[in-house]
Amino acid sequence: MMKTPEELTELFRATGRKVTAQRQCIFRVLQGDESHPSAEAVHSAAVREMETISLKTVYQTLHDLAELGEIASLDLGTGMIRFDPNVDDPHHHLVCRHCGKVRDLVAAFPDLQIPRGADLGFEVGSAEIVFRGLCPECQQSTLQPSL
Amino acid sequence: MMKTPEELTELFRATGRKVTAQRQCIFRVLQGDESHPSAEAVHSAAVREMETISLKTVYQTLHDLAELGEIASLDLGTGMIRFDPNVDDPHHHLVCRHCGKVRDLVAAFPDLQIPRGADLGFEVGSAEIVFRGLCPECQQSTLQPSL
DNA sequence: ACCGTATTTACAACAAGTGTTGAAAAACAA
DNA sequence: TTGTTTTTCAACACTTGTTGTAAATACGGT
Repeated sequence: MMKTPEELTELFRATGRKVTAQRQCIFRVLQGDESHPSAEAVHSAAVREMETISLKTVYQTLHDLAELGEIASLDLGTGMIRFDPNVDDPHHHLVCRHCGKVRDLVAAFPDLQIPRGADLGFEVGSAEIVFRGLCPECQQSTLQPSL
Repeated sequence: MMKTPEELTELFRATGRKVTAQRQCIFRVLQGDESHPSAEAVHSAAVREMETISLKTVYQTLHDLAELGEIASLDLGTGMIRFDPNVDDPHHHLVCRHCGKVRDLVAAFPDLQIPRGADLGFEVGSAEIVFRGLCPECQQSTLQPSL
């Protein structure tokens, strides 16, 4: 899981960043969010506690957090960048091709070595696996042939 | 590889689509392109043969081709959708995190089974692996610390 | 060649995200 | 505390990739 708002506050101060009410609000919103929210979604949640916070501020803070390695920013092909507070244990993602829902898949795939010579000279740093399919809810709703 | 322009022409007619000079131009441009071009890149290449072709037409035709399964559209986190004429043999992708270059990695990863019970109820249809790293050229250019 | 319909085109709208700027707030020093 | 400096906030305009609209044009079956 992610650091607490208090720990993040300290981390921001320790790295020379200012701690503002807006940022702390974002810390709280992110805390325990498993839904891989978009910047827009984080903003909506933040507005509920702090009506005047701007979307730009949310973007800035999310970028700061990503830079510090406290959250991951993911482009999973759903049209917007999603943010994942879970950076502690390595995992991959399940993406619903119908509603765009994202879930963590905490499993290691040790056999992900690129066959010798097939890397075309790339210096490969990371591998992300995206499993696409239908989430339980969308399996329901796509049962009806009337869709 | 991809179907020839002639085969695509037939396929378009067979599926009730009209065959226009613009579309055939796009067919030719796509033919043998391994660079995973963006719509913009396809347009640029098409303009070289046909100055007046519009970007919108390129998008439309690429969508048609994707709908027919003749090309794949990929969102690999490079900021734009990339199109891949290679749909015949299953493969994954190497993405340069510096210049955005994309290369096919034709290799099967048979051990990509999700551990029993870890699928969270998803009905998983496909898995895409994106390997991120530096392409040979960008390894060169990032050697200089002056960058 | 004709005509109905799909297609192309220019143009504008759109969405996600970024640069700019005056105003406000934090940090720092005394 | 007060004043001073520096950073950040938030409204706005802008950029980029992509899509919608509507008029003009081209396809292709007759």
